[in-house]
Amino acid sequence: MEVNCLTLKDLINPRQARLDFTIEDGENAQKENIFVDRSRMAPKTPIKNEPIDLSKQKIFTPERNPITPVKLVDKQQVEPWTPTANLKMLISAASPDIRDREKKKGLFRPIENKDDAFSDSLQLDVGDSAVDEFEKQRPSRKQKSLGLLCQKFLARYPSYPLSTEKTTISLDEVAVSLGVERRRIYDIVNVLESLHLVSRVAKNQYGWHGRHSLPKTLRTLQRLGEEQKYEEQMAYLQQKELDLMDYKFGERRKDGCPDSQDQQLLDFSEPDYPSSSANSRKDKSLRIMSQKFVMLFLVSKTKIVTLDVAAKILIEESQDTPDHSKFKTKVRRLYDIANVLTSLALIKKVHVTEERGRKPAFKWIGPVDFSSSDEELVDVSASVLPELKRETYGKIQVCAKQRLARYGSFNTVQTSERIQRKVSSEPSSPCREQGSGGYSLEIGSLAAVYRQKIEDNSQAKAFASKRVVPPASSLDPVLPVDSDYCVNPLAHQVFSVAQTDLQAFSMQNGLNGKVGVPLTSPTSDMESLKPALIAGQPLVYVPSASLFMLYGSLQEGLSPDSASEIDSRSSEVPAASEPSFTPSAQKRLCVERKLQEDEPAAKRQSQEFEDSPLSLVMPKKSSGSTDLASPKSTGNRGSMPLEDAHVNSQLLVAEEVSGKAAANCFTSAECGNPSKNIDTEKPSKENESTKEPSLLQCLYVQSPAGINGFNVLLSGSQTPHAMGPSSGQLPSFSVPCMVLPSPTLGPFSVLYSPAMPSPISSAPGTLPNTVPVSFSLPGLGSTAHLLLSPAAMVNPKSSTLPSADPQLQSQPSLNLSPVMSRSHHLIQPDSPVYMGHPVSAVQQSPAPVTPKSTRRTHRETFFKTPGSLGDPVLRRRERNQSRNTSSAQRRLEIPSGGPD
DNA sequence: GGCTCCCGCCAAGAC
DNA sequence: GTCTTGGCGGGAGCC
Repeated sequence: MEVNCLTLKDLINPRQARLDFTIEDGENAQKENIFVDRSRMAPKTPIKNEPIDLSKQKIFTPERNPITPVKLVDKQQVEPWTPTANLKMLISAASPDIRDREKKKGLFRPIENKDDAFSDSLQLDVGDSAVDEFEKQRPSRKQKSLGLLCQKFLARYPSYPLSTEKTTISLDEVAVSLGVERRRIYDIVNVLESLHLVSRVAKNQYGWHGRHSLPKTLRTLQRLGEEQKYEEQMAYLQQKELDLMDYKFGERRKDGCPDSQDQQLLDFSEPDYPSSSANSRKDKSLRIMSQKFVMLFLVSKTKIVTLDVAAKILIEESQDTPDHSKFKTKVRRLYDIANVLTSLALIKKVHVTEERGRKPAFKWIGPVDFSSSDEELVDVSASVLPELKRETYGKIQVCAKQRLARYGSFNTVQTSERIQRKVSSEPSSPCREQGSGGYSLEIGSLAAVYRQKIEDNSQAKAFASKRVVPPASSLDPVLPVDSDYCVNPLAHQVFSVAQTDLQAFSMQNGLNGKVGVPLTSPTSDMESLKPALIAGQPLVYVPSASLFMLYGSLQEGLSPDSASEIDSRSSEVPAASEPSFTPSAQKRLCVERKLQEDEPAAKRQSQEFEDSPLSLVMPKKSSGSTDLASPKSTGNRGSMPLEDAHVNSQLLVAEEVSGKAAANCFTSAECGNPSKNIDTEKPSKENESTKEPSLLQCLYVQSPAGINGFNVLLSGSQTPHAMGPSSGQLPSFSVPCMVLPSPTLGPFSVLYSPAMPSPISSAPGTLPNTVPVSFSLPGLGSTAHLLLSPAAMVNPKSSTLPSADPQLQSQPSLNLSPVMSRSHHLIQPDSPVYMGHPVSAVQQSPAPVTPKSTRRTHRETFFKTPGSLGDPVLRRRERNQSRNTSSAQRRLEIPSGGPD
């Protein structure tokens, strides 16, 4: 009795607890949960326990012992432990190991609980009576639910971590801090991992990615779900109203569920999963189950999925015998998953009333329009092709270095270091020896500030709601990719935001990102630090050194080799390239993890760090960009079906990478692989050119002063002389657009260069590039005009590198395809902008003179200046962008070795 | 009484 | 062999 009293007391009052008893209590504590743990902590960590004691002692004075032994005793007597609890206690007492383990856990629990208001309230709000106190201290079932646990878990990490953040989750640590067994953490991380919110980096270690890639993941799952015809299956099951008892696996098939469909499911689940056995442990993993569960929601028109239907489908897929036991087990698991998804605010509990009564169900309340969500922009996701990255990375790095050497710095130190490392590791790089780098934190710091500001004002999804819902087709995985990828870390970190913002504006105006959308006036507020997006005015970026940025939608940045490799990879090793989007749904979903697992944790981590600055930003596509893009991008890249998300993703990535590379390389002809032949890429570009004008390659030169000082020289290859410094004065690049230092130019009119000789643009499909387009830039001043080069605008595809510079053209790294693919949909040939009509749109964003360029520009090439950006939306987008970037960065797995 | 789902055993899998 | 991971189902709590 005495012992029991002490034990209870120990649980309730840490201070009074004695170690001897504490050990024993520990067992109980663990089993009964957190509240018990605190008591354990008391002895060793008085400070931590303090709060607990105080709260518990609401009715007790500090001087007094929080809990009187008598009351405790009474309580125990009155409120005996449950059989389970008693058993646990006995076990604990009998097992030193268990005690130790429990004790250990208990030591850490206070840490978590201390800050956990919920927990505190639950555990600390003690009633007037000892009995009540005791009862209250015992967390209720709900309080211990996986959902709440998941919320606590999620609360530990930012939903949208900054790109610079690399959060590692230690399962042990989390379990201890949350006061639960690690087993519970597995349940959570498995579900989170299924959505790519986390990824396993090592044993007991997970990396936190946040929700950056969630839209993309959901989109993929939706696609996979559609491929698996889950909707049909659900409809079938619902129609049949098969209940648990009536469910007959074999009968279903006979009843009309097409064999092919079933087979498809089997195929889906078997080969693609890590385990070849459909019934293998992994095939039944919560992760996969979670993905399938989510798929059901995503493909469901009602967005409501009943557990029984979900369970049946899962059982069928797993090839398990559809007995009651299996069904029950599945339902349990689904509850587990549902709890986590609910914590993520993706679903909510509902009930579906059917003939046989009310059935538990969940309704999807998460994003539906993934393609238009902010996050989508952000995240290129982990599924970025490792190989591609390897290949292109080095090239990009080389170019980046060159650019850095020429222009000074605009990259963060981290990036610079990375670049240097990469470059140094790339012996064959022609650019390798050029430039060293004077890197500056200036921009990076600004970017960080911006991101932080945005972060503080987190409303990640607010923007999404403002967007125009793209066509269903837009869900196509192929999304426009920001070109900020690694070459210019700053660019991707900062510019991407601007791009996103512009896009957002465009979409808000129902233009779906087409050029010519009037931008909202820059709100010059405190956020003036960012580049202001002024309606009717060009977007201006102010590089730290008054430099330039380019932007371009160079197509086919990849060298033929690269392209071919990509294609081959897509077809040959899709999983490796993009786990999440492999043709096989299951495989797609699992590959990523598998790949990660295959790699040594250390290596993976190192890569992540290495890659962190590199991020593929997938600008959310503007309307339907994917659909249109798919054909184009895929056309010459490979036989992969457009629908194949995997392929598309790869292509996008490749394009993006190449595009960025191109952008960065424009300044140096030497960068890139001279052997590359632009012509090789023309075929694919031709189609694009016809549809999209695009590629706007614009360099922005801006004076620090801001937009007023904005000077843009387009068609650099053409006639820079007309507007300002000779081409020689400017960095030469094959891109039709040039950026001139504003100081040198002063207000000037941008003259449209009618016929920019574009060797590549000769493609049949290309739009006439002879139409000069003149844009006035009111925002810039009456004198300001943008002169567009037809070539640049017209033939994105062929325009790999309009530049006359052979070197540039040859550079494999110059690839504008990403832009093109996007711009497809975005810009129509008949578009006013495209046609070269004077467009107010142009005015809106100087950078993007052409529709394509406009998009591109805002997405990728914005330099943020401390003064320019004010719109909250922009800020938010920026933040999102940065998040995306970070997310993408994490996922990029680029071998330290660099490209071959 | 049925629904939920916590809990932890214990085996598969990884190292 | 040890440790990690997670499938699984008993059974308690909740409605």
